[in-house]
Formats: sequence, structure tokens, C-alpha cells
Amino acid sequence: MGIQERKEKQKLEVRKLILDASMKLFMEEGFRNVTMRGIADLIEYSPTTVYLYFKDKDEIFAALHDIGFQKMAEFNKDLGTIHNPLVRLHKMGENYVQFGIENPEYYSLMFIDSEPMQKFAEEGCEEWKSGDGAIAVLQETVVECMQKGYLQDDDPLLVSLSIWSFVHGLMSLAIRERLEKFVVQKEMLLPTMKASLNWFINNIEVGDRSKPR
Amino acid sequence: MGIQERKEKQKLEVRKLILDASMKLFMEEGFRNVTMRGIADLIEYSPTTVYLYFKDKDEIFAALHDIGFQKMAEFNKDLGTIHNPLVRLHKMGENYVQFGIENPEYYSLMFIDSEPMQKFAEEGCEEWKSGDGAIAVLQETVVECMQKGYLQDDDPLLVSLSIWSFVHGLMSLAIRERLEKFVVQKEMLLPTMKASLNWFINNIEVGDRSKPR
DNA sequence: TTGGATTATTAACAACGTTAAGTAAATTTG
DNA sequence: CAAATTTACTTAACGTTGTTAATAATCCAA
Repeated sequence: MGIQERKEKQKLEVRKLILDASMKLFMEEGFRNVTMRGIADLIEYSPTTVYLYFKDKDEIFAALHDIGFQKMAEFNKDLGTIHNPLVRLHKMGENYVQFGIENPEYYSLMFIDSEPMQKFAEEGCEEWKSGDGAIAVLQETVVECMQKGYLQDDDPLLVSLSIWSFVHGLMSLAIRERLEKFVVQKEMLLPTMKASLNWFINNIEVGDRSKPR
Repeated sequence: MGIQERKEKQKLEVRKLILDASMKLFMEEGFRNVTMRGIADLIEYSPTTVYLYFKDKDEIFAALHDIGFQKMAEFNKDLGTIHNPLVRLHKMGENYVQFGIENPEYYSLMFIDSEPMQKFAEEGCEEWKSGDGAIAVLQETVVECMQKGYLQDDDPLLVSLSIWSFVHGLMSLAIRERLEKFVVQKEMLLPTMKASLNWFINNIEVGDRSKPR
């Protein structure tokens, strides 16, 4: 059935058109600027057409949420080449921060906003698939760090949660503009966050280092 | 001028009426449920009357934001009685987490949502007064910890930022429902967060402890 | 008592998410 | 090929939102 294939392809193309337009508006002025009518205007369709491709606005956000995780995965593509698990953990943190700074709108959808989560909760109590995958990778690294003695033995889940909380705390404070007391100039934001990450890694690391004791 | 005083008092009363109604709606179903008409209905005034007491909706949220900080200050009232600065730091963290869990809507306004910040930015580039005060207290405690050797000497501002990031990361992930992988049962949320906080304090603490090295 | 300020209301605007009904074209079926 | 049906899209509309303009009622001072 060549015709059906072509039709499905076209359908996917319009879908992508909608998502691209949504992301554009999203990037430009954030959450509040994304409006069904605005999307429709941008792709030159009528507002109701959008509803033929997405059930509602939240479903668009959910799709963007997933795309965000794909983008982040690309960021971490070359992570496997780092053999020392603690160095890898550190690099994961740096990538996380870098991704967040470069894609604040995506980051919001992925880790801060409630909307996508509520959407996932509705859809048959399904899990937070995208996020859980990322968490699993973190946890594996933590386990490896413990096995090789870079981190003190402890509940890997608890330690993973703690590490994630730390970098997420940094990111979300930065994105939501609570750091002006700490970071006066904008160009100092990333360096400061990396310095904070260094401090953190240095503190949780077990082993020979200059820290007096 | 007894009359003017009475009038001002009345004005403040209606203001309080509006804020109470707003908070009630806010508590019940969160951000999205707070609507100018809803507030007006609750206090049995017409919607436009609200605008005589607040310039716009964001100004109401800004007011609630400030009230949130007052509420949090009450939480920390008896903190001065703790003399050991590290124990005090730990308690500060616990209070922070406890406050957030008990008042997620306030917490959102204070530390997560963008709206109040944008409002403050508009109003003549004024600082984030409420937040900066809380940060100052944290920083003082950190300095004291360093002086007494509980924390390794370092830039106090950087360390304060890092500590705050950690607890805020925990809180915001919890509030925005990203922790279901870590915390299956709801009643385990607070214990898990406190365990994570313990792990953190234990790791940044300098001094004699069981941690092998 | 008159007159200006204060306080509240009604009516309305533009923009929003979303649904119902209708149209025109493409495709399948006889 | 012609009729029936499905697909892709639009127009019109509903109810709700934040907010403003115009207006009425109330209050206090002169």
C-alpha cells in the first residue's frame, strides 16, 4: 500500500511542523507564549487543525518533553569513552549543567514544570519513561564508583538521588533567576555552577586528597 | 484624623480578605485555580474590585510570595537556640524540607515559579529582598562552621550556594513529582529526603567520623 | 447642601483552549 | 466511470481568562 505509506509520512510531516513551530514560540518567549492559535498562525493552518494531530496542548508539551530527553542523550553521547567512573560522573554533571544553560526551556519541561508529569499520570498511570532512563544511567555510574572505591559504600539509589538533587538544584535556581545574589554577571553563571559542582564532587569523593582531616 | 485611620484599616482588611481568598484557592488546586473572578466570588465582591487593591494578578502572587517567607521565618524561629553551627545547619536543612513538604504551594511561589521574580524585576530593578535575607542567614552559619572547623575553608558564598542547591533540588524534584522512581510510597517521601540530607551533611562535614579513608 | 474624592459595579474587549458543524478534496467501492 | 465514504481542513461558536472604561453609589469636607 504505497498510498497509505505516503499519507502516514505526510501526517508525520505536519506533526513535525507543529512541534517545530511550538518549540520556536517556546524558545522565543517561553511557556506563556505558546498558544494554539500562535502555533496555527506560524504553520499557516487554522487553529483547529492542530487538534487533528494532538489531543490538546498538554500533549504537545509532552512531545517536546520527550524531544528534550533525546537532545540531552545526544549531549551525553561520548560519555562511554570515559573509563574512570568518577571522572565520568563529574562529566555527566557538567553536561547536565551545560545542557540546562543552553536549553532552559527544554530543561523546564523535562524537570521543573508540572504539566508534562500530570499528562503522564493521566495516561494509564504510565511511568516517567524518559526520566527513568536517565536516572538508571546515573545509578549505574554510582554503583561503579562504589565498587572501585571512589565513593563510600551506601544505598546507590539514595546517593543517586542526592547527586541529581544537587545538580538539579543548581540548574533550577539558575533558570528561575534565584541566583542573582550569587552570580552578578551573566557570563559568570556557568563558571560558578561548575565551581559548585567541583566542590560537590570533591566533597563526596573518597580517597587521597588534600583535604585535611 | 481618626477617620483616615479607620479607612486605612478597612482598606487593609479588604486586602487581607483578598489574600486569604487567593491562598485558599491556591492551596486547594494550585496555581491554575487562582483566578481573579474566583477570588472575587469568594469574598463576594465584583471581579474589578480586586484591582482597586492589587494592580494585577502578579502583584497578588508577589504578596503571597512574601507571606511565604514570613511563614518560613516562623518555622526557623527557635533556630538560635542551637549553638553548634553544624547541627544548626543540619536543622536548617530539615526545616527547609519540612516547610516545603507542608507548604508546597508557598514553596513554589518562593523558589520555583518565574512569575514573582519577573514582577520584582519590573519594579525598578529592586532586589529579591525576602530571599536574600534567608540566604544571608545560611551564609553566616556556613562561615561559623568554617571558623569552628566543621567545614573545610572555602569561599562561603560558593558553599552556601551549593548547600542551598542541594536541598532545593530535593524539594523541587519532590514537589514537581520527579521522585516516583526513588520514593514509591508517599509516606516515605519525608524520611527519604531526610536520609539524603543526612548523607549530604555527613559528606561535607570535616572531622572525626567513621568514614574510612 | 453642594461637590469632589473614594469605592464599588456593570459592560465590554481581546485572547485563550476547545468543541461542533460543515465543506471540499481524495480515496475506495460498486 | 459514478456513487459512497473517508480524510483533511475550516468557520463559527462556547465558555473562560485577565484587564480596562464608563458609570453609579457612597462618604467626607467645605
